[in-house]
Amino acid sequence: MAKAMVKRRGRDPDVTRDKLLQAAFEEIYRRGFQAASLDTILAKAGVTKGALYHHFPDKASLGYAVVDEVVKGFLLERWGVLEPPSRDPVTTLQRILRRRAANLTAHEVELGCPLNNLAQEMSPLDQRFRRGVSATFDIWTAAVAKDLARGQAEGTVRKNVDPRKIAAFVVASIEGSFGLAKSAQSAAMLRSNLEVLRWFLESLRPAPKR
Amino acid sequence: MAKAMVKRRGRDPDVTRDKLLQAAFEEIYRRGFQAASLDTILAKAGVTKGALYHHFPDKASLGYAVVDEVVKGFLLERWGVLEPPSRDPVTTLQRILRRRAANLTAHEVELGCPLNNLAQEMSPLDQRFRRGVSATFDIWTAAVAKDLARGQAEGTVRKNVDPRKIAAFVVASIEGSFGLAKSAQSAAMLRSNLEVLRWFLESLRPAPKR
DNA sequence: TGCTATACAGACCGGTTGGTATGTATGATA
DNA sequence: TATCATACATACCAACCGGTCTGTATAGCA
Repeated sequence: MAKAMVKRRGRDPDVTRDKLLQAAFEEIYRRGFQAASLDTILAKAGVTKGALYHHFPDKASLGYAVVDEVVKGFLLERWGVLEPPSRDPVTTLQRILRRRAANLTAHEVELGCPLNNLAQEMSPLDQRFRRGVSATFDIWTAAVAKDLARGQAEGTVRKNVDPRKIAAFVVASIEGSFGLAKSAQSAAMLRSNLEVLRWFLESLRPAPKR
Repeated sequence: MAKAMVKRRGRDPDVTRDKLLQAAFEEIYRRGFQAASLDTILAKAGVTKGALYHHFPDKASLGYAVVDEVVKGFLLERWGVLEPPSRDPVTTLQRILRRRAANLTAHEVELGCPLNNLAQEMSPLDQRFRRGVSATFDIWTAAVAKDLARGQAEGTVRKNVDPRKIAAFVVASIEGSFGLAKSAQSAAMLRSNLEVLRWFLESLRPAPKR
């Protein structure tokens, strides 16, 4: 309550921290973590090295915070993990894929998925990075698997498939689609791949009774 | 012919070049291109900077050569792009996937697909890198698409699908599966994803006549 | 109104980077 | 055998890297 009234100018540590996280996210998103320059991040954030090393012990910790506090939310929000599902899971997933395909920006076709970028770059190099990234993927996958399992219980998803395996494959296909499209710099390819994935999802519906 | 008889020791430029390419490949595979240190590559190759800059004008050119002369062949050979297909394409693809799943090494689960690594890291940063990587993906995708089209002509693949779209999705799914497994450090997840992909391929067979 | 912890600013540092310049041993050719 | 391009080896460099250190303005508290 006392916090909301405060009107310090350029002296709020939370604001400074957020500016650092946001600037670091953008720089890491484009160049990767290792190639991300602290000086560039500081310039973009409009603060100095003193501020950075006041809030974070080192560069790696800044990266971990970017994963946990920026990329994670970014991803889960974009893929509808946070919103409660309606209807049957197949239709819900298809709708999310369609919405994402329709809302693609040139920026994200060029740069791909920030979580996947970090996964590929840092997984073999830094255990803590890997764990943070992997945990986020797990949340996403588990949410999809849970939906599919619910669909099986409600009779909207065929029962001879493993929800967790299907969910992992769906997430992998999405990330792979973004990755290939990023390499080809082609939004059309990305849309096409997501369309095939929607078609695959269709095959998860129960076989029509005969 | 004259070449085969030569027995210079440590003075064959082709051998030196190959050692540089191989050492660069390993270092780039693990650390990424940007973080790959020339000094480390030189130490691993057992040559000095003079040799490197005699064969390549700069670090980037070494990277391009690694893509064209090492990674490309590595990938196409591993995924059966070079060998002529037998039987129907669905069975052929399933067999390749099964073989790859059976022959996974801890090394490649840890480090993922070298081509995909470079794609994700370098695509937004270097056009020439992107083109080289993308061209290799295209060769792979085109080969799969051609097989599927042939299957359609021979009646082993259902005709209401676009071979190129399916092929792109298959490649994307494979790369995504490797990427997720790399993040999770889980060969089991990779095998599971490839298994789901094999199941997806099954749905490409023509519907049984009624 | 002093006092102290917080929240920075900015100069500075050793190490590493990709790249260059120079020197030299080798092998083919004339 | 003399010549000369090739194929390196090695010393060296400026730029940049992440990180540290010291100084200082501010804000809450006694």
